[in-house]
Amino acid sequence: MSQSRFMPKYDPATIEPKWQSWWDEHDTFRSPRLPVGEKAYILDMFPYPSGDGLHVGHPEGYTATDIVSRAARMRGVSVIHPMGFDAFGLPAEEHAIRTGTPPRESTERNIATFRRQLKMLGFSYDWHREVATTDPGYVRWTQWIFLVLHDTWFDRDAQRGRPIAELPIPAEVAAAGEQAVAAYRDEQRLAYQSEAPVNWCPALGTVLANEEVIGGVSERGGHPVVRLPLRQWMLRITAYADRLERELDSLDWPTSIKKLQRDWIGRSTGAEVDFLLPPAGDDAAGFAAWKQHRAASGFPEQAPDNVLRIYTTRPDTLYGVTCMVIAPEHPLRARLTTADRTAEVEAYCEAASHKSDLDRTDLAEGKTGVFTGSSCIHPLTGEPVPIWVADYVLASYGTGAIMSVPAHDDRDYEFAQTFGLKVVTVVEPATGEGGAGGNGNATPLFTGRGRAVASGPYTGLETDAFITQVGGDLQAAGLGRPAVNYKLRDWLFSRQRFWGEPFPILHELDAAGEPTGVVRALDQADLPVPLPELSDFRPGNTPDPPLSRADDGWLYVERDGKRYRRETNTMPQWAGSCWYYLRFLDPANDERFIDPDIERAWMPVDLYVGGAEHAVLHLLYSRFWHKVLYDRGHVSSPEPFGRLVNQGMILGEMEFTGYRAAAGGWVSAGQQGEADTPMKIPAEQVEKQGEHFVLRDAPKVRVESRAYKMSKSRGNVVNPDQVVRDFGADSLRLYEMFMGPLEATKPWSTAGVGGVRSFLDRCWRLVVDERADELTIAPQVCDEQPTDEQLRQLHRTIAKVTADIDSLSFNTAIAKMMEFVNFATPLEQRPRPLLIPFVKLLAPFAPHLAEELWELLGQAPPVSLADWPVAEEQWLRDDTVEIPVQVQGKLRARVIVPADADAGTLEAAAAAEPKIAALLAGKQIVKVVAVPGRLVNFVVKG
RNA sequence: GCCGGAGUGGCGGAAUGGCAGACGCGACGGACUCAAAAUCCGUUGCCCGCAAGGGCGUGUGGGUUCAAGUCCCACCUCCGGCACCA
Repeated sequence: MSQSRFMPKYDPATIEPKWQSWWDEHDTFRSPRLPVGEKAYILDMFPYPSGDGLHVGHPEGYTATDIVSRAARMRGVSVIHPMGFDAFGLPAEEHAIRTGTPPRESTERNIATFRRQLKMLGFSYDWHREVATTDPGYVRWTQWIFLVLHDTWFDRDAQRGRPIAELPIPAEVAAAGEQAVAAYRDEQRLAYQSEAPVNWCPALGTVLANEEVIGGVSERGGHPVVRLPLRQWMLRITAYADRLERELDSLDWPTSIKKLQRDWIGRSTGAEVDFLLPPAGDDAAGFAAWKQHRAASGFPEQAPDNVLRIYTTRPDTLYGVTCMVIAPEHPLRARLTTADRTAEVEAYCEAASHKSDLDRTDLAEGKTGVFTGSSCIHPLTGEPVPIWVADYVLASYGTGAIMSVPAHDDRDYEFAQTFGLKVVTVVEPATGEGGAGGNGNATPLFTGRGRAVASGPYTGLETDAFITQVGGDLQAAGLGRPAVNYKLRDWLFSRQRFWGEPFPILHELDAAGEPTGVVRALDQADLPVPLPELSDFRPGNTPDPPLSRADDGWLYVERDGKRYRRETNTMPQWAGSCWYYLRFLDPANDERFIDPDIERAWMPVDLYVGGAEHAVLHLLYSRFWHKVLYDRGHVSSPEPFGRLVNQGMILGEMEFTGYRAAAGGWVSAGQQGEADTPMKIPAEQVEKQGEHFVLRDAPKVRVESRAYKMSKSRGNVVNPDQVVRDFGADSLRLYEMFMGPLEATKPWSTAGVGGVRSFLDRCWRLVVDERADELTIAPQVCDEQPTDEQLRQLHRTIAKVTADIDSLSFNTAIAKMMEFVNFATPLEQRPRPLLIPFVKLLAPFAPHLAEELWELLGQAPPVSLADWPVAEEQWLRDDTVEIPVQVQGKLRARVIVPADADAGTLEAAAAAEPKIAALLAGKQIVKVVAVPGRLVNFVVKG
C-alpha cells in the first residue's frame, strides 16, 4: 500500500514556477530591437518599490496589460511590454533616516522584492529592459534632459522651444555687455532659477510643487506648508500651457482625466484693462491727455507705473465696477497707500504674509481687506474708483489686481457686503429664457450671462456681443487688450532632500569662495553627477539641502581655472518618471538617451494603464518634457501616450458595521454619535430589510454596509503573496479581471477568488483524469472531429474573447470561457481540436495553467507564442432562433423560426402561436412590429 | 459651492433602444460517500398560487417610443476630484 496516493490535481504551486523558469530560460518574451510588422507598445505605470511590497492594486492594471500583450503577441504583433521601478522618493529616504541604512540599499532590497513578486505573477515583461530611475546609467540621462531644458527657450511666436543660442538678444541688453546677455539668457531658459515664495514644508524639510500641496498641507503626510521666499529651480511649464491644453484633443484618454488636466491648466480668456492712477488721474484734463496719448501710442506691453492694470474675464461688467482690489503683494501697494492709511494697510499686509495658504483660501473665514486711501480713473466713465487691498486677490495670477464688480461676481459681492460698498447692476438675465433667473431673488447678485443694462453705449447688448465689442473698442483706444491666463504655475523643480537626482549645475565662486551668481551647466561628458557618500541623510530644519554637507571633493569643482560649487538641491521624484517610457526602448544605450531609429519605430505608447491618482502630476509633467524633447528634435511625436486607461481602486472586503451605544445596547447606523463605538458584525448576523441592513436579532437596528479602502489601520489589506499561496497566481490574475470592469472601483472577495480557482480546476479536469494514479489525459479526450454544436460553442467563445480583449472587457471574456467549460464538462467525447483552441484563449488570462494543459495535450510549448484562433463566420450563425413575442409590449410567448426569417414569416409564426392567437382573438390589431432576428410586438385595441 | 462618475437580486456584476439579472459568490435541494470534504447535477429577483398561470420589478417623479436599465427633463443618494484663478 502506498502511503500517499498520487493525485494529479491542479497544483499551481508546482506548475507556476515551472513555466516561469521555462519562459526565462527561453527568453520567450524578449522583444526585438525594432518591431517587425505591426507594433504595440503596452505600458504599465511603473511602481514605486515601497517596503511593503506589492499590494493587490498593482496586479490589476498589470494583468490587464499582460493579457493585451500576450494576446497581441499570439496575433503576430511585435509587442514591447517592459517594467521598471520609480525608485527615488521620500519613503526610502525616511526609512534611511530611521534605520541609518543608505537609501540605495533599502531601495535595492525593495526592488528585489517587487521583481520577485512580479515574476511570481507570470507577467510577460521583457526583463532585459528593466530600469530603475536610481540607476546611475538612468540618472545620467535624466540629468541630460535637464540640460536640454536648460538649453531651451520658448519662442512665443513659433509656439515652440528653441536652442538658447538662437534667442534674439535685445540691443540694449547686448550693449550692456557679456554678463547682461548671460543674465538675459538665464531668465529665458525653460529651466531657470527664481527667488519666489515657495511651499516650504518644515516637517518634510523640503520645498514642494503646487501640485504636491493639497489644501495647505503636503500631499504626502498631510504636514503644514508655509510660504517662504527662496531661490529655486523652476521649469517653465506655463510656456507650454496652451499646447498642453489644446493637444489633449488628439488623445484617446478618459474624458475625466482630460477634464482634470484642463481644469488644472485652467485656461481663461478675457481682457487686460488699464485704470489711470494719481497724480495724472486727479483731474479731468490729465485723464483726457492720457486717453489721447493712449489712442496714439496703443496699449503698452508692460504696464507703466501711472496705471493700475487689471485682468477680467467679464469686460462686459466694466460699468458695474465699484472698487479696485489689489493683492497685498502688489508692487504698487506702497505707492497707492495714502499717508493716513499707511499704518492700517501695512498691518494688514503683514498679517496676510503670515497667513498660511490654508488660512488664505479658507472660504469660511469670509473676506478681509483694507482701503488704500487712493483712487484711479475708470477708463470708460472717467469716474474715480477707490482702490482696496485684500488677500482674496492673488499676486500670482493675472496682474495681481482686479476690478471689483459686486453685482456679478460672488467674491466681489461678499467683499462689498462686508465693507458696505456699492452694488451696481449692469447685467440682467436675458428675458424670454428661464425668466426666473438670479434677479428674482432677494440679492442683486447675478453671475450668469444676459443682457447689459446701464452700460453707456453698450446697453442692451448680450454678454458675448458686449465682450467682443468692448474688447475691440478698448484695444483701438489703447486702454485694454485681449488676454489669456492660466491657473497653471511654473513647476518648482528643486527639493532639499538627499534621495534624488543631483542637478548637473555648477555655481561659480569668487576668490572669497562666495557665489558670483554665474551658473554653469555641465557638459554631457560630465554626466552622470553621482550622489555623494553621506552618513546623515536628514533634511535640516532650514532649507539648506543635505548635499551641502557632502565632502569638498564632491562639492567643489574646478573648470577652466575657475572654482565652482555644485548645486546641492536635488530633483523631485517626478523627474525620473517623466521619460522612463523612452528609456525602456533602448535601456543600455550609453551614447544617447535613446536611439532615434528605435524611438521612431516604437513610439508613441499604444496603451498606458495605471491609477487615476496620476491624472495631473505625472501625466502633465511627462507630456511637458516630451513636448520639449519634440521641439528640440529628440523625439518624433508630440505626445507620448496615445491611449490611456485608468484602473479602478480595489477596496477591502464588504463590511457590516453596527454601533454600540455608550449606555449599552445598539444604535441604528446613521443615528450614532461620537460616544458610540463602531463594531464589525459578521455577515450571518445581518439581514436586509427594505432599503437597509439590520441586525437579525434586533431588526430595528440598522447596520452600515460598505467596503473601505484597504489600509493597515483598518486591517483589511489583502496580501498578494498570501493569495498566490492559497489559490495560485493564475487565480489571482483571473479574479482581479473577473471582479468587474477594469475602470470601476470594486470590493475584494476572497470567496470570489475561490470561484475562479474552481473554474481553473474545471479547466484542468477537462484535460486531466484527476482520479487516476498518475498524471493521465482524461479518458474523454479524443481525436474525433468536433460536432457542429461543439464548433458553434467554440467559435462563439473565440469571437467573444477576442472582441472583449480589444475593449478591455476582461470580466465578460472570462464569463464566456466559463460558459464554454460548463458546456464541455459533461461531454463524453472531448475532441482535441475543440480543447486546443480553448487553451489558446485561456493562455493570456491564466498563462501557467494554459502552458501545462498545452503540453499535456501533446503540443510543443509555448502556447504563449501559438497562433491566436480565428472565429469562423459559419459557426457564429444559427439555423433557427427563438424569438420573443410581445402583445402591447409585454412578453407573452416565444416562437422558434429559421434564423433568416423575414418580418412577414415572423409575424405569421407569432400569430399562429396558440397563446398569442388566444390573446389576439377578438382584438383589432393596430400595428405589428416585427424585427427579423429580434422580436415581434402586436399592438392591439379593444 | 462647482465639475466628473455611479445607483440593477443577499453580494460582485451582465445586457448594439428589442426576452432584465449572462457569469461568479452565497443559499437551498439531489447524486456519490459509512460519514464528511471534494466533485457532479439541479433550483434560486420579489409577491399571489398546490399547480397551470398571473402581478410587480433596474434610486425617485415625469416624458419620448410599438418597445426604456439604456434616450430626454427634474430631483434624491453615494463615490471621486477641484475649490477665492477675477
